[in-house]
Amino acid sequence: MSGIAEVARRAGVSKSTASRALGGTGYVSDDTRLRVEAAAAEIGYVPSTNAVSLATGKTQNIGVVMPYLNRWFFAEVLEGIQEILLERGLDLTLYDAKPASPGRARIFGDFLARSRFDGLIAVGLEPDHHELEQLVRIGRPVVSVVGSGDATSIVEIDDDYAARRATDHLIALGHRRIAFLGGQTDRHWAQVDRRRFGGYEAAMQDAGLADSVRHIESDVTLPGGYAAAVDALSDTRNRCTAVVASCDEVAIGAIIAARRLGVQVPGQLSVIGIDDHEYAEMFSLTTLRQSPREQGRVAVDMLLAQIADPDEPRTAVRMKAKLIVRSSTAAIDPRVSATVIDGGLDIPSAAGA
Amino acid sequence: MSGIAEVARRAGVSKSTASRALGGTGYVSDDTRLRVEAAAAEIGYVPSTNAVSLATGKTQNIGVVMPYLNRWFFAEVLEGIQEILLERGLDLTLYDAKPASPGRARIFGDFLARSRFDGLIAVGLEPDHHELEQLVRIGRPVVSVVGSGDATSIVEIDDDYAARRATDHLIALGHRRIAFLGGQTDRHWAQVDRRRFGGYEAAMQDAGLADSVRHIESDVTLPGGYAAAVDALSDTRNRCTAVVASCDEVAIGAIIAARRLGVQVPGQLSVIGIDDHEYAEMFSLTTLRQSPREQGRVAVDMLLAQIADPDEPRTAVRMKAKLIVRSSTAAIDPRVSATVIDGGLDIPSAAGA
DNA sequence: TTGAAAGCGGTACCAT
DNA sequence: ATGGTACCGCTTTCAA
Repeated sequence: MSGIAEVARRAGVSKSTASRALGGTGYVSDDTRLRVEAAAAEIGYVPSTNAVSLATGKTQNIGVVMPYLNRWFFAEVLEGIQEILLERGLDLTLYDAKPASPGRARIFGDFLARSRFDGLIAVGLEPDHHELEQLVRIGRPVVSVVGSGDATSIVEIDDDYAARRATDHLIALGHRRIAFLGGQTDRHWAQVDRRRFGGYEAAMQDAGLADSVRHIESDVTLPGGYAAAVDALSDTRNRCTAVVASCDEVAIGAIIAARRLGVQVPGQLSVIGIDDHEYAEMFSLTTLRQSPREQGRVAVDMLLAQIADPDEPRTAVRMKAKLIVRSSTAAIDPRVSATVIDGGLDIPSAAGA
Repeated sequence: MSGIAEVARRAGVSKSTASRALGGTGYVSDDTRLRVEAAAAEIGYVPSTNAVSLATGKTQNIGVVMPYLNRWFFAEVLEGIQEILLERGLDLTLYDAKPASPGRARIFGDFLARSRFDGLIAVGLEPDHHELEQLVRIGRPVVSVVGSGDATSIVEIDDDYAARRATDHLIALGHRRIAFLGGQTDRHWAQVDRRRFGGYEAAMQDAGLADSVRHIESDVTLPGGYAAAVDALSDTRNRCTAVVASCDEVAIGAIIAARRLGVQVPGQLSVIGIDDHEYAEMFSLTTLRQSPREQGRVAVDMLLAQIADPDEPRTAVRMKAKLIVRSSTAAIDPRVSATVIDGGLDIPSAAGA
């Protein structure tokens, strides 16, 4: 219709010259270039991506696979990815691969195989052996955002560090009975949550609190955290004084539960999360901040680098979450009025007063 | 590499025959078909989508444009769309067109123009004149999920009805001082919220409560609803007894605010939303249920029908939200113990007892 | 600096 | 029922 041939005809040149003029490759006299550009503008020429892809082998499109679209972390990563891709003029094809769904099998079997993209970003996918194999087999660069991270490049936060830091914060505030809230041991326990639980456990051990380690299971969602917390907090006798939540959604659920039950936060219960969710501020949630959006952006950069140079070695970017102290956590001993800042504990002179 | 030519060679037939055998079009002897299929399986043949698209003019891909990815409604719609597309073997290219962002202009200008899809679904896009024009110009079928709905096919709920129903519910419970919470008059006021406000206003008028009409402005988000409600509820003297929120996120924000301020819900304040958000249950929120997921699915069906037959007339599907009564709403007069069911008000015999 | 022609990997029409 | 061939729209040698 309004192909490059038409542009060439109008500019009075050959297809090849038009292609060069438009693509910026090869020699074209300034004069010709101008004429071609004018002609292109005139008819509103837009190259057919399919034809370009077919001819060049590049799709100008990248694929994104993730198991959830509606959770904060994933939506944020997706927006980060989209943002950069938009700048670069690249398309984004989305695959929603819910764990254990029939659709997931099709995605790995058919959709990824036809590989309509130059590279793939897998977000929190946690693929099993078979899936990972299929992922690798497509022969395109893959970057994972959160993952097991051996077979592909990866960007994520240091979960162990984040959970340790969170736990240490509570310990420094004098808490001993600290529970970890989130994840299910029996059913599918996401690796992220397991790693975070591991960090919590390690911190407890290091503080000589191995005996106090306690895992309160819950869905890793806001209502999940709420339900589990309602349960756990109802047991007044055996209640913990602080909770490390596997993520902010769970933490917020716990705070809402505490409020409902009349348990003061942070007076009677300290709650700390990991994320710095968009709701964190409104709940005054102390948390370890990560930026999924940033992770998405970084993932794109890494992917594009690998696409540009397939020999580029695989990389792993592991960011450190930063402690953001708000007021969902407080010292357990009311006599100690402690102000905690990132990196340590500050006991103002009030302690002596 | 492992193209159809290779398959043909191995099966000892011509490219055309191989194409027919694989594509299911035209005559092929069962015998040959089997041989071709075997050959294809042997080398793991996957047709190049680009080549197919170029040859057929069909991309097997549909585009989705939406302004937010991280809000409940949008994420749900997206999942609904994805679900059906997956079944049909179609790809989904996502465009995140935030209002008034530089990216948005590029999407409309460049991305949509190159039109790498057979059809487009625009979710809550509310395009301006210029954008709408660009949308139409691409010459592909477009279906809107929520929209102004004149230029394209559309699927949405009847916002006017939903808001009226919500307001009527409160009126039936004896409330008079009912405020509408959500949306900003001065800044960009989304058409959805405006329509809902209109429904509220109409219901108030019909009940002779025109003088009580009150719009509490807020961001249409959970923290937005929270902030606005904290403000509004602090004015103890001039407080309303019930709130119609423009959506569940706002409603939930209001409930959280009320709890924080010690205002009993529903004792001192009734709150009703529109959505039936995934958090609605945990907040016992009375609301008008809509299913964005379903809307996404329907949109795909409509779009595919239009792609199959471009002469298909434009359609508008307008669903009715259904009242789900939980316990965030109650009769204002404690003497009237009313049970409200969808479609009317039921006053159990308790009234006479 | 420009043009002709050969693909890229399929589909589909027209003979056979 | 099968094969030959033109063509989808663009890029890219290779010659001129």
